[in-house]
Amino acid sequence: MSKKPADPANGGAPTARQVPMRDFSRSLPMSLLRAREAVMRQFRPNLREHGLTEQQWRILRALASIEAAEVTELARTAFLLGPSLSRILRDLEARNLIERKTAKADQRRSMVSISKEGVKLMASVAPNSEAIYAEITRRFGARKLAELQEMLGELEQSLAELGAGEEASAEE
Amino acid sequence: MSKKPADPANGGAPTARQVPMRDFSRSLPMSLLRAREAVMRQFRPNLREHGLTEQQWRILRALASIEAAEVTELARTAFLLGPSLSRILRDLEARNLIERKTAKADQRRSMVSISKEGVKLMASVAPNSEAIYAEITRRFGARKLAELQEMLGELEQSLAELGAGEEASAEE
DNA sequence: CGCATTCACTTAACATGTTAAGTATCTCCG
DNA sequence: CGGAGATACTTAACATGTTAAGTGAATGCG
Repeated sequence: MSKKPADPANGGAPTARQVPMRDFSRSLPMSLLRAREAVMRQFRPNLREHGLTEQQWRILRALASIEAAEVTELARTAFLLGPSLSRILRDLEARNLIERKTAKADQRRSMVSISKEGVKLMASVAPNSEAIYAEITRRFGARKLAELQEMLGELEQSLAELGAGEEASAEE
Repeated sequence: MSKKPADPANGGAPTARQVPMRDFSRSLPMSLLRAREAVMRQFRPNLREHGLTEQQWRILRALASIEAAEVTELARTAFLLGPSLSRILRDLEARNLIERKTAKADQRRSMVSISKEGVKLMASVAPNSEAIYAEITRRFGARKLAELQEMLGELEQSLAELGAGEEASAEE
């Protein structure tokens, strides 16, 4: 019952375990984070060569497929929070990659659309991006990839109903 | 061949598809991002109540299980980039949650370890965190969860060999 | 109509992600 | 021994994540 568990008699690899928890590296959040990083690592160089970040690219892709959208809708589609989107749209507009105009019926809303320049830029990025995606699919296997996406969707569903946390305790 | 594709004769639901790409919302990066967000949404409130961010919590957990580590090793374990870790360690040290001392053999390295206060804080966060994880496991299914983690690991493996991008073009 | 609410964003403030530089050490070879 | 190169971090700079507050415009109701 010594107070210093760092006793060398313990062995080579030190293992403290001062608080009981499941193995850190095998937690679901970490698995998801590492997997996503492994995937994005493949795409970032290509985007970077065209002066785009991952999020900017998400916005352009979203816009290219829906023609025009309100900011809130775009946030949902590109899976970005309002404040992030607000900043990015400001920058993309300054670079003339998107266009914005307030809706006539409701002055609060603004309709965002991709510009011709934006389309041109996308066209120069998309082929390489598609090629990378194809390579990933080839390596991992198309079948398995589909299965994985299916499971990820189910996971999302399982937790969607659980709401935004709080299970029976905190009420601020 | 009109120059304005926003022709109303197009129909109600606008679908531009100005650049050919696979469906945005079904891309692997998006699936992984959404799944991870769904999971983290469950944990954040609990961490927040204790004044911890997700990354700070990762560091404490990593330290609690390995007793002491160099910064680089810790970065690998907690899956954080050096600069992020550097900042966070500075803050955690100021809050007396961790301790740091330069290694005697190599002045460049510094050994980081969790403090008693850090252990105490972890002990107050861990139970709730474990309960949330258990609930997630229950909802999604322990079997499926294991399968998912297995696939995520395989995906990571598949791409690890692919290195950090570059396939036959850019060489800066 | 008048005004409290709600809505759709935008700003602000702080923390991290990401890449490039900077600093102090340490290694190693000549 | 001495200086070039490698190491282990740390800083810097810019972009996004995250929560809270602010702003202007619609809505609803008495």
